[in-house]
Amino acid sequence: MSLPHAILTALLEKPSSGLELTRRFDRSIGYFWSATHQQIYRELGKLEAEGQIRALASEQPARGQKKQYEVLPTGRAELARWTASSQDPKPLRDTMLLRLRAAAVVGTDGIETDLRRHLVLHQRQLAEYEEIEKRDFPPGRDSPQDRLQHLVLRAGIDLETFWTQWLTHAIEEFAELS
Amino acid sequence: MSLPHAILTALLEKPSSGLELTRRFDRSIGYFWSATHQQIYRELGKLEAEGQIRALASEQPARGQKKQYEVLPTGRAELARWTASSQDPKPLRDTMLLRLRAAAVVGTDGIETDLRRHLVLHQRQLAEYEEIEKRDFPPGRDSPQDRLQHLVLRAGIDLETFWTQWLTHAIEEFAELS
DNA sequence: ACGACCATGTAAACAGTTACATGATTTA
DNA sequence: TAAATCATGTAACTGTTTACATGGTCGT
Repeated sequence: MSLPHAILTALLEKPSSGLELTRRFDRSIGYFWSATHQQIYRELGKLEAEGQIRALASEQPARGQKKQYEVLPTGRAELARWTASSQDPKPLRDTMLLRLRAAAVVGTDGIETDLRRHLVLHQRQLAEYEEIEKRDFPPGRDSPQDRLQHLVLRAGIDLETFWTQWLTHAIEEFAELS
Repeated sequence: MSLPHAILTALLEKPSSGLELTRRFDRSIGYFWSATHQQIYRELGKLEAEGQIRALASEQPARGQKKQYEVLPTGRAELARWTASSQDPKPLRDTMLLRLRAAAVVGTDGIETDLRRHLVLHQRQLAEYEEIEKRDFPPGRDSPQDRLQHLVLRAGIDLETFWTQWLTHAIEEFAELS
């Protein structure tokens, strides 16, 4: 039940059409809650039917026409309720860790290549986050909004840092094993 | 497509019945790939139909009777293939980060309580992992199997360490904001 | 023999992914 | 005017979660 709330947040930050939302999910929001355009259109339809958002006037809803959506008071209230509600952390689900555990039983052939590939991907993501930090959070600016958003970005940076370190360590272990 | 492989791994480590598997998923495997008993029974049925596992003889398959499953050569081969195959890391999906981003727009009321609650849960999980490390990986033992499994446990420990640190930092920020 | 729990399962709802369809606008 | 791509959508499939059902075993 998080996709509608991700969309409400994005629309409150800035009213958008379906495609604009899709683009923004590819960039910022998607860094911790990804969604495809199909999911987004479906959810926009539901949210509109429920009266949480509405299409801005002046646009005819023909196919291939942009529709801009904005959040209604009901939607904002629902988002506030959800944000403040108590929710349990989801247990971790990670395929690479599962594969390593499997490798302990069926052998490590072939997995080292993918560890190296993942390392490169995580290093790339880390570099991207650090670029964003330099660009959007220069020292000095610290409105409450800035600090909250910076906190979220820090989580992304620290997570990618963890993965690069762990993968580096894992690859070293493999070098010693063989 | 990871649940069947998680089950194959668990069954290779030790042939088990559905309920035993469920218990083991609650403990070790579930730390990075959780599953409910419904998922497990359904998947066991599929894997048996595909000839990747079989019920050990000497058990009549009546309702309420334990059925022990073991992995067949086909299943082991499939697991080895999957383990070695190239797979992209799944993008992060984290509700707490999403909620913080929403809080930047609709206000932070109520979320701090849940940050503190999550901190306690992550500290508890971290303590559990460190207990397991002390018990199962004393210094000295280092067969290839041990090293791989220890590597996986290290990932769990480092991830929980990250969360406790990040949450602590987040709570400090909130203290300064208000 | 009754209640608690063990063990296996079914059904339905919900969420996410992949593949495809269709009209509108831009550009060569 | 044809091709590319923009923008919105549908359909089918896969995977996950939640709620419920059913028979067996064990302790009192």
